[in-house]
Amino acid sequence: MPELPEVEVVRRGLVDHLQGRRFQQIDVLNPRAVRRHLGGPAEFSSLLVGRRVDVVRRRGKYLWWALDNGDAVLAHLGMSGQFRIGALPPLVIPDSPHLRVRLAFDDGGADLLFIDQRTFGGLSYSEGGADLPSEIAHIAIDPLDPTFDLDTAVAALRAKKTGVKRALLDQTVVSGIGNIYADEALWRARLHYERPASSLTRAQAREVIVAATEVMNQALVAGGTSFDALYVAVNGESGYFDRSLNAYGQEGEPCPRCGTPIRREAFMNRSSFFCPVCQKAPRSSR
DNA sequence: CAAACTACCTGACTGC
DNA sequence: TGCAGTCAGGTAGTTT
Repeated sequence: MPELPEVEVVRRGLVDHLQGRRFQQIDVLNPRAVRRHLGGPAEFSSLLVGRRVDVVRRRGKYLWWALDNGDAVLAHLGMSGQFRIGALPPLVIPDSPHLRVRLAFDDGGADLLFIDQRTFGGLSYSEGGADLPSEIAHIAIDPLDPTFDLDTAVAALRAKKTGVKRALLDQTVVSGIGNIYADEALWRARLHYERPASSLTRAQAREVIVAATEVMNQALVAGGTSFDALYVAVNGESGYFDRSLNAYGQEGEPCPRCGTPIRREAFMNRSSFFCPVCQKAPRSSR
């Protein structure tokens, strides 16, 4: 599932393949892919034709393409969204059954394809959004942003009246963290997912955010985490960070620190993986 | 106002 | 073999 490192891998691919190019034709094959654009698919397409992409930016799991008129295209991969570079003619690759949007350019080069099996992702047009789309103004600065401030994030985390994992997944506290890196950060910081965020010492809150930052940086170096074909870079390649996971997806495997089998518990309609010895549950949850 | 809950989606997999 | 049920899970919108 694309979290911050995976989205950053995609962003870098788009920097190479999208920046400086001008749209000639946009085909929305499934209107759900642009459902967040209130004007509808036809308007979305017409707004893009003739526009040039100046720069590809990211905050948390959101991407946006700053256009030459000060507007932007805002994109989210959801759970299964992919941007792929189409084959150059005369090569022909079979269309994915999940192809949602095809973007063609005036330079005759390869198309950009938005492919999304579960259709939770999508594109929209953001007026005046080149610097930061107003639609994502509520999303916190992510730990890979040069302006990220650790003390601000620590204060925001400790101010939440909920469990530490819920708070880590809250994109208005720290952005970019999803279920995989939340579990990995909690394992590294030896914290149980139900530990109240407000009960963390400043040092503990700092430790778990630093752990999240480190694990996401390491995943980025590895090209991201891929369990299946649902997450791939723009060239179709998979990342290999899944080999480095200590907790997530490791139910029954020995904790790399103490050897106790990793446990899985239901949490927020998904799963939490943790070491029951290294990450003791708080009294309140027992 | 903040926290919690739910809808949105498809395909792989499990159990009967 | 088939079919119902489960799971994966990020975000916006709704409810508490």
